[in-house]
Amino acid sequence: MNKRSISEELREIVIGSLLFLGLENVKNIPFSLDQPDDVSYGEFATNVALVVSKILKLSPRECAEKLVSYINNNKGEIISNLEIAGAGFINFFVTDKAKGIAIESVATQETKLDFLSGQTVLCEYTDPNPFKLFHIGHTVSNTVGESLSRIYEMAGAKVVRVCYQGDLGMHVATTMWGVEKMEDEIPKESATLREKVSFLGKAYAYGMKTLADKPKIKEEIQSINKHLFEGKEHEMYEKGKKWSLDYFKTVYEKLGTAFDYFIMESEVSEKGKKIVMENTPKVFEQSDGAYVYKGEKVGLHTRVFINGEGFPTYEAKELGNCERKKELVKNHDISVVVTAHEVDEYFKVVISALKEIDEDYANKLVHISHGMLRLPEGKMSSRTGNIIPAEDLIDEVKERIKDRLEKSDVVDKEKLANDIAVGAIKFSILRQAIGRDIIFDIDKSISFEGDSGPYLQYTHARIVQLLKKAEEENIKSKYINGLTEKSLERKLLIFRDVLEKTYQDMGPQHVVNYLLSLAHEFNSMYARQVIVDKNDPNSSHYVLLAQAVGSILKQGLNTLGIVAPEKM
RNA sequence: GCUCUCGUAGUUCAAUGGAUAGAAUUCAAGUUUGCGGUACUUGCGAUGCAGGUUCGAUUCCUGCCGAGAGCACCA
Repeated sequence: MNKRSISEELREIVIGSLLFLGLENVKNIPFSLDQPDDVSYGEFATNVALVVSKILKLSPRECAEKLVSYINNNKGEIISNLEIAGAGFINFFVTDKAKGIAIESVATQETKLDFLSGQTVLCEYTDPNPFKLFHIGHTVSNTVGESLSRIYEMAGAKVVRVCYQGDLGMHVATTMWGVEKMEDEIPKESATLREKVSFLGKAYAYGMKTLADKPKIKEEIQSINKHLFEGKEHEMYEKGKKWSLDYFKTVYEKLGTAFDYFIMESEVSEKGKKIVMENTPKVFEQSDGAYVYKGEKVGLHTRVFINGEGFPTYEAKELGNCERKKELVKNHDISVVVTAHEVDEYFKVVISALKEIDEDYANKLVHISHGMLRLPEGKMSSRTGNIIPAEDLIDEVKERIKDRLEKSDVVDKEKLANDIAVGAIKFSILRQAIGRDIIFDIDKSISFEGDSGPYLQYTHARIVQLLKKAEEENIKSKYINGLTEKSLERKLLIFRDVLEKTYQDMGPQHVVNYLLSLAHEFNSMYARQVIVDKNDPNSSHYVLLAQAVGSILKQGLNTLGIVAPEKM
């Protein structure tokens, strides 16, 4: 069985034609070979004639004619017909034989890439802060990071998932200050995790609000910070930290993420400070009692790494974090960090400083930032208390789909409801390009009409049930030449191409769009064509198509971190 | 003020420099004597403005207008 995709084989044929015309360095000629939107343009098309026309000093159409006359003699068993169209595009029509082989392959085998085989990728994401709520912004980071992790895995890498949690710093001290003031509201041990965690959130909000009104309490907070930073005993701190971390575990489980390592800020703080001290004055310099990095020398801005009180800031801790990662996962090849894009500028400074300290590791770093999740009214801010906890959102969505599951005979309805709710939320995050802000309208994101996670899940479940029925009726899947489900079949040929593009762009939205178009095509066929029919000899063909679509939906959803239920 | 990101149907989003700019939603009109109607079919509707590069620009460059984020001891 040939593992290459049809587009790869066509690409080779095109390169052959370029060599035939006497061109050099053909591997570096940037021509495209992809599937046109319009069915009448064939299964694949290339702009190669437009690209080389200047080199050959001929018009694009003349080039196309020369190339086509060569390719016509080298069609192999893959090309049935060729056309020159438009400005000089060459359209390829693929033989039934090649289509049959490709579709049977995608229906029965997993599609894997080998760009990164043998490599290890460390991926850090989610990064919620103990003592603060796990809100929908963390859900974005988690969704993006989990999807990127799976894309790296799909590309052949071994992925190590890491979560960095900020258990030290002014936000923690502010919370502890609030806790002290709200002493009589501290939940009992018998309270639920959510009650405990939301108390911490309230304490933080109270601390922030008071700080805004009476700036002089900052000294009190700083003293708490110092106390904690020095590792001194603090009962509520230990208690609260455990509450938070236990609570986070329940959220990760709902979201479908299993981290390999957790890194605490408290364990990288000293490391970071030490790195900064050791590299002063080589990399950092002292200024107003603080240790800073002068980013201006590389077109950035100055940032404080150790503040006047002697505490490492986010920037220094990040250096310690890198050090910790090197210890945890020896010799990893790529180190991915997923954050919100509001830290983009700081991160550039951190990377620039790291370059001067450990250039080798700095070059392995890939910073991918996602947009902020905004409510239609405006920015979501934990400081005003106007935040949506991730769990509230999941519960809200679950609540609204429960009615639909009433009639379902699925055994574990709770898990199914969770998978659908989380799928709906993840879908609404991954459908757009990573990096742009997400306008999160609750009503729209949980609507199951039209393009949505549940739509894809539903189509998958329906296919699984269809295939079950086909098996009961003993209908074997098989490609039959000459049947017309052209627009669906051609889409089945490009799954590998879509995955390649997804990896190259680190763009899960390509998978989303592809799965949607595939599901639309399938549902369209489903509406007009009986799939499983033991009296129809062509049924084998439709069952094969269903099998292929089902297989791709499952793999594609997996790449997005969305569960594909077999029954809904 | 400086830096970065971004302006696409009424709305929310797509589109390695390529062919007639795709979806969804809203609105209007339809589809079931059939394996799951969370479905399917049809229609209305968009590249902020002005230049430039190119055979070809939503995409690249310049200017303007508009939005968001960041700009020294918070993360």
